[in-house]
Amino acid sequence: MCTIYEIAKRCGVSTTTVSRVLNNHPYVSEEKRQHILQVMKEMEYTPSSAARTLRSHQTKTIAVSVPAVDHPFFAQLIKGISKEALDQGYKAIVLQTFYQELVELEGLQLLKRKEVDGVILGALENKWETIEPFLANGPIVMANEYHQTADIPIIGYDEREAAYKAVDYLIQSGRLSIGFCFDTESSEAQKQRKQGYLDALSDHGLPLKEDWLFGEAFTIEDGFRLMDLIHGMPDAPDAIFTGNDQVAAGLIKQAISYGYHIPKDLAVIGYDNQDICEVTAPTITTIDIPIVELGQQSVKQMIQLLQDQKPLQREHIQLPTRLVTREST
Amino acid sequence: MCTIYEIAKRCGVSTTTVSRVLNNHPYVSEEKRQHILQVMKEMEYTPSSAARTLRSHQTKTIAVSVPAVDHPFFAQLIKGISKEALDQGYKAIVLQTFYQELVELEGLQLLKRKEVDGVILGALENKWETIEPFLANGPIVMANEYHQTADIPIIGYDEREAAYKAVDYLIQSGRLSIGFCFDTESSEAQKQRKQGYLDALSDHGLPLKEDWLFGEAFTIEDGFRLMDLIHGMPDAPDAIFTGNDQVAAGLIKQAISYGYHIPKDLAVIGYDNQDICEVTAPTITTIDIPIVELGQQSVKQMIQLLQDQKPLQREHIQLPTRLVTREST
DNA sequence: GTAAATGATGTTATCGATTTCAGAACAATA
DNA sequence: TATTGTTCTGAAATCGATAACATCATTTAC
Repeated sequence: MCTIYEIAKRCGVSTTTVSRVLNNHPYVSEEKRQHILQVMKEMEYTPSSAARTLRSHQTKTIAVSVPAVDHPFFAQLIKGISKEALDQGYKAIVLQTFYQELVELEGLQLLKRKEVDGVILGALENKWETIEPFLANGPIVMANEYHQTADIPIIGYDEREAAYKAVDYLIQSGRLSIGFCFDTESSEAQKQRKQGYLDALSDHGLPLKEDWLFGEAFTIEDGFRLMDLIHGMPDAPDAIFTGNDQVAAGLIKQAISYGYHIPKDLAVIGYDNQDICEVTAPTITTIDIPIVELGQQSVKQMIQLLQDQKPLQREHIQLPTRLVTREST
Repeated sequence: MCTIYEIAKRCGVSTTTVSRVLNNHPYVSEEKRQHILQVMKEMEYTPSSAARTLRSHQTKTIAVSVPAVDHPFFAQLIKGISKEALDQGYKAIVLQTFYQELVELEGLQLLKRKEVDGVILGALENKWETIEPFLANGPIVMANEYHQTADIPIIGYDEREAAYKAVDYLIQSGRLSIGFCFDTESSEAQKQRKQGYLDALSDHGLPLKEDWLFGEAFTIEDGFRLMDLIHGMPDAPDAIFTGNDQVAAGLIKQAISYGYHIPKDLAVIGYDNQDICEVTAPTITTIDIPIVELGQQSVKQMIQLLQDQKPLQREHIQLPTRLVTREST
């Protein structure tokens, strides 16, 4: 409620001296320091962050942009980011793009307005070329997304290898017709993942069938919808590698309602290793991703950039993934 | 990147005039207004929010405090809050308390430091008496929690009635021994919910059994744990009303692994109506809560307070809940 | 014993906007 | 013509902190 002036007046010193105490600068007599500290406590003085920001040009705030906060993957990502940020004395502002390019762009205005020190992109709605100019206003870090040339830290995992592992496993267990679900064509990460799928197929001499590629798969509902589609196909696949566990769960549920036996009639692999994998019947084989750690790493990178511990440059960090086999395969 | 001074200089006017244009004040000649607007666009001028905040004492930012962002309930709450806030030109800062009193208190410092205009509490870790003094620094709104006397807007739903509905339904379908899961004793909302459970029992002349009250139930894992417990009981209940869908899902999964038939051997009702209810086998009967709307309402209340459209006073808004019956009962 | 170094403190400008107040120009009214 | 009112504009103070610089007292060094 009160300002640095009041503390100064009450202590009979200048604001400079109070500021020095506040920032642990030397050259303040121990006697005065103690007195000032005492008065600050009595008055419940808390420095105004707006004033500090105006002088120092830093907000100690990081923005996180994600398509939807209630998608389990992004919820966990935010958990990691917000925890690590807080631990390091930063705050996290959450931006939901709802998968819309314009909203993402709008969020980046925060950088321009100097309301945040940096932005972590948990997804990429716009083309990187559209985002890039914002680098003039502050650092950007990409988490869970990928781009070939962007000169920023990119924290993710080897999508290609993860997908390869999953599809290879399906093939090893005797599946010959394998479908693939993804969310959007435009995402680089998804392209990598698809490449893993394709590589696994071709390494085993299996042909690609365009009909077995299913897009726009994000949620449980999408899983229902896709299963309806698959059920109606004359040459349905006998295994599906999905883009996330929600889709896998929906797929499985709907398949069972159609009388399928999982995994006999249809093997399903998820992605993310969410809690949901363990409560469905059958439980879901999936790829484990260290999501929380992904979020934390992103913040660490961001803070290093903010504190000039290293220059903004291309860097590609890949966290390890793991195939977790359960009953759906 | 550039300041109001540069715009002023380039246009040959004072900063006052530029500021007037910025804030749509009258008494600026159309000619100058257009010119200034033009130059602002050319220079990609964006006003510094720190400077504005310092002068105006408002941050256009709201803090949301929740125990964990990756719990589906809170993820959805944040979705609603963050969406509504953005729509109204506010930003949302996310604070995770991890169920710790101190972290919650730490978060409230944001109010003191004037980093946020107000705080929405999605849960309550501390006693209200501990929180109350912070009202001197800005408005607080409670969402999804309850307190008898707090003089602030409280947005929730009738926990007692919701629980009553669920338990009554179990009794109507012939269950006589009904267990109850809750998260923490300390929560007022949970107390109300428990009251609904008790009322339903006593209205039907059923006795309360202390053994059938299970605490610390938040997650799927907790569901597993509780089922282990129940399985070992000599007089196990034949129905359970859980505090959320995650616990219900865990409970059901574990019960089935023990060979139970659901709902014949054990009926289960969840709470929240999350997506997970539809992918388990059996699907889960639950209480539907308009969570996203809850978040939006909280923001609306908060903004009314911030814009002095009404005074900070006790107000209790209850959104409607609904029993959704599925296969687990 | 004087010069140089160092500790402690205050004065003042500054960050980038908003706002109060004063004043100029011009039109409308008495 | 004198007076009042309206529109437009800018100078300067302000929000609350920080930092460069100046000042003075006290040590230390030679």
